[in-house]
Amino acid sequence: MEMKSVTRSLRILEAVAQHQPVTVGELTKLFGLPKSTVQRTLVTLNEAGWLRANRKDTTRWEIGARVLAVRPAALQGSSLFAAAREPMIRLRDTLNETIHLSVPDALQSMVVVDRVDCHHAVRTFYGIGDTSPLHATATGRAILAHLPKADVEELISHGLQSFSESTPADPDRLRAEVERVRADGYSVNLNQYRPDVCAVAAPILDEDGTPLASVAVSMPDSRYDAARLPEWGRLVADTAAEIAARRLGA
Amino acid sequence: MEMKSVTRSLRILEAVAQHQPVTVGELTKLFGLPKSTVQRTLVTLNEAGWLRANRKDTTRWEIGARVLAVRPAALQGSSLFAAAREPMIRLRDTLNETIHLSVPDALQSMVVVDRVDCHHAVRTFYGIGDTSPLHATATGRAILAHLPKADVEELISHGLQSFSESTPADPDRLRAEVERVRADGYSVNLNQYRPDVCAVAAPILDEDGTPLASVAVSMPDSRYDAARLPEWGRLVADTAAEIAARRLGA
DNA sequence: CACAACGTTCCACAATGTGGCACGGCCTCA
DNA sequence: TGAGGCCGTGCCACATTGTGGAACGTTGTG
Repeated sequence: MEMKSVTRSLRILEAVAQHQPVTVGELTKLFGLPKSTVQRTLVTLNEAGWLRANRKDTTRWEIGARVLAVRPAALQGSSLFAAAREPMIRLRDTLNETIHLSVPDALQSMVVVDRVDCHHAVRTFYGIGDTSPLHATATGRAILAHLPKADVEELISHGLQSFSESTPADPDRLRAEVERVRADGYSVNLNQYRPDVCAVAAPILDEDGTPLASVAVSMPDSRYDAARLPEWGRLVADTAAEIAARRLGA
Repeated sequence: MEMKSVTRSLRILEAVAQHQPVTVGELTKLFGLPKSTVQRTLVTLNEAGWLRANRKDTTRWEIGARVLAVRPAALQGSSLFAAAREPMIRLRDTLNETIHLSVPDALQSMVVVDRVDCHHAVRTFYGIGDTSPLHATATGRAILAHLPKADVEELISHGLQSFSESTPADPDRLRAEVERVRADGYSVNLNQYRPDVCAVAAPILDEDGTPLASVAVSMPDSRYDAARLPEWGRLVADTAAEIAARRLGA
């Protein structure tokens, strides 16, 4: 609980990202802070290169490109990122469903880092940077299955939030789920987090077996076909394995 | 010149990004700051979700995935990003040279936001988040050619740094270059920024003609063939136009 | 076993960020 | 045209907040 000004500045930065391009006034309303405080913060963030004035309306602020140089280690040098791209597109072409690449952020959440859209008129939607809970999604459990058991227990001890009737909020059910994923090589989510959304995912492992990220194919409930699950699971797992291999080869 | 603690915290955040995973001690040496100051800053950034402890060595800090939710407007919802991907890969397959997608950051610099690598053993290398000057690169001049002339003059008034013998550091030469780019629809850079690196670029325009980003094919000097420039220029320009069209269609 | 290096904690001091207020420009509506 | 409202910006006395030297606990090394 320290560095109030820094914490507040980062909150403001995040708010700008969500509402860009945004004015000082809009932000003061959003935070209930004095105008001068918000103004001073924006000027400081601008001088640091993290913010810039909108070209067309200079009273509006938006995120500067500087932030792109600040990325999680897993994406640094973009070896994972670059390695994943083509296999993801091929998987999308094979299944014609949206493919997501996600990385774990501590044990808190999975974060979407890349996306290849399907061509259907009805699509699932997650944006880059969006987060989801580890226990309630296919993408999260693909990671959990390859973490030390102590980590899974730690996650359980923090409490398992329920998002729908099918969320595995019960510790034993989650443990069984995770075992099954490790055995099968892929994870499945049927309406456990967002209603009407199903997904199949597989982990991308480091050379020493540490899970770095996961690939997932996600689709509306209406297009999910249980009979084809083994085939889809294999395809997703193969894609994840190919990405892992390419990453090491690079 | 205000909010010293905020400015410093952001500098530290950037340093973590560059050196991750990094310890408190390494950062104190890097900045010459007291240990306690660095320590306090890291804890604050961690609590804000921007940093996290490395899983394998908890005394080392790395960038958290939270930053991915903070992106420049041009990439928001990743319409540009998603639209660019497949045309870039096709261009790479056609030319077998590395393709970059870059966006302008104010009039300061171009920032690489995406990359598709070629298959040659010898490649040009720019990482995501890397920056380059607007006047000295193909990717920058593709943007300049579609900005109001006042902006070009403003850039000139800030001074044109020279990076090699062929850098267009002379205002009149740059103005002529920019005119030529507008007429041709593509820009060229022959060793003007980095030695031995050549590039051909074209702008991706908004519906009202504002340049949002540029696509560039870059290659080692040794593989550049002047005779094929018109053909390559046309291919790059076509790719840029296709990306612009896809972006609007999405 | 002792020393060195490191991450972490504490606390008195004052530098730093705060926010109420006032100014000036812009737009709207009478 | 002019008054009123709204917005972004600049100022400054106050005290909250961040600072950094020093001391502590732990780890690993010669």
